[in-house]
Amino acid sequence: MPELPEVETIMRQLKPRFTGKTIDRIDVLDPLVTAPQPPRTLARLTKGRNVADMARRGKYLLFELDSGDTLVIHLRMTGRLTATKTPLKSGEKDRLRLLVRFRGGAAIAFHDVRRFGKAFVLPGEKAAGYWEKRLGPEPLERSFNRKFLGGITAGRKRPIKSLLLDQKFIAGIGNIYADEALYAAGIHPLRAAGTLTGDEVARLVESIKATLRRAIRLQGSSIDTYRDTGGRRGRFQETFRVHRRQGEPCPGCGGTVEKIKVGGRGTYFCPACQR
DNA sequence: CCCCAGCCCTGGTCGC
DNA sequence: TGCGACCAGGGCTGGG
Repeated sequence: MPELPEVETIMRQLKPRFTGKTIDRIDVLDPLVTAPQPPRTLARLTKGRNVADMARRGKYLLFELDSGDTLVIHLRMTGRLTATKTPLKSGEKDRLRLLVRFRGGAAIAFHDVRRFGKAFVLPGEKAAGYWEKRLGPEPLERSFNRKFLGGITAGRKRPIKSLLLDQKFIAGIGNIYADEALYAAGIHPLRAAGTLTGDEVARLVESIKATLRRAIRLQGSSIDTYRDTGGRRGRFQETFRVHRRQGEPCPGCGGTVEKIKVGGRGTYFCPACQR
């Protein structure tokens, strides 16, 4: 499940390799990947454009084009990007949804088993409004601090974990990192957001930043399908404290890690350490 | 405005 | 061996 650390890892791998390259053409093998935008729109707005820069916003990967438009890719649950130098072999065409071909022969292949992933072109004049409507601040930037988190938790009754997962409040945190950050902060995932004390808010800010930074350093988490652009696994899953460890001992107190549902998502926590 | 249930997708697992 | 039920969950919509 590519969340912020996984998308960041992919972006850092692609950026030096593809910045400055020119898109020859994009092949859309599954029209669902561009929906509701028709494949021809994506093809037309990217053909012959130069990649001026690459970036990440939340879980979105951005190719900033010399036209001022942005090619946006979201991997959702099972999407994978593979950087290739040569045309794909037949076996690699399984579940290939999109192929970005660059002048000179390099390409980026977008594979996706579940077909949730998306690719679309965001016109330059619409970009600011698009992100503003959907995404809160980047959790690794200075603007994400105790004052900000205190502001968005105040008065809210929804569980703190649901709030962390809501991209409109904070961009990029998914199920894995919400569980791990709440554990590190010693906060129960079902706590009503508005009941967090000032200390807890401060701890949670630091836990989120530390967890994400460590995950980026370990190149993300590979539980199931996630791989980087070279097909390699991340290593953060080897350091999970609670996520996907129900029934196992808590590394802090030796009690048993439990699993519940919060906002429809599987949630792992230690009932003794998280209050 | 706030919050949650349900939907989209497919492969893997489980019970019968 | 086959088959249906169910689960995984990011982002979005609809409704209370």
